[in-house]
Amino acid sequence: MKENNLNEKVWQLMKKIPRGRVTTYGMIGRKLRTKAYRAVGQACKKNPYAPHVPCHRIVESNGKVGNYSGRGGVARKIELLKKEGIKVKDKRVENFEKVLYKF
DNA sequence: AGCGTGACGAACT
DNA sequence: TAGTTCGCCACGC
Repeated sequence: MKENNLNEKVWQLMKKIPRGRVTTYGMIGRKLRTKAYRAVGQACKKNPYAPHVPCHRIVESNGKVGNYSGRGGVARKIELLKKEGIKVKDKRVENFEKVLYKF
């Protein structure tokens, strides 16, 4: 089922994010040639491909972890990232530039 | 069909 | 540096 919306594109893109890496809403938006960074966030929130799409690997462009609608909220997101080797301090990703996956 | 909200981002004050 | 405003797209009411 393909949708003409950004949703499907976003999901396909975030599936490519390797483990132990993160990306930003801005990166995805730029890759899709769109300024609707908000729509990217909406796609994550909606994401029907739940465990198939690692939306927890998406952070804000300023290095902040951002938000999370899953169980436990942002705290849960941080734990998942830490499990993958990404260190988060005070909702901020350490070595942000190094773990950032660029498209 | 229209308005308000939101897992954002860049610019402005 | 921090707080506010505008832009952009999808979704709920």
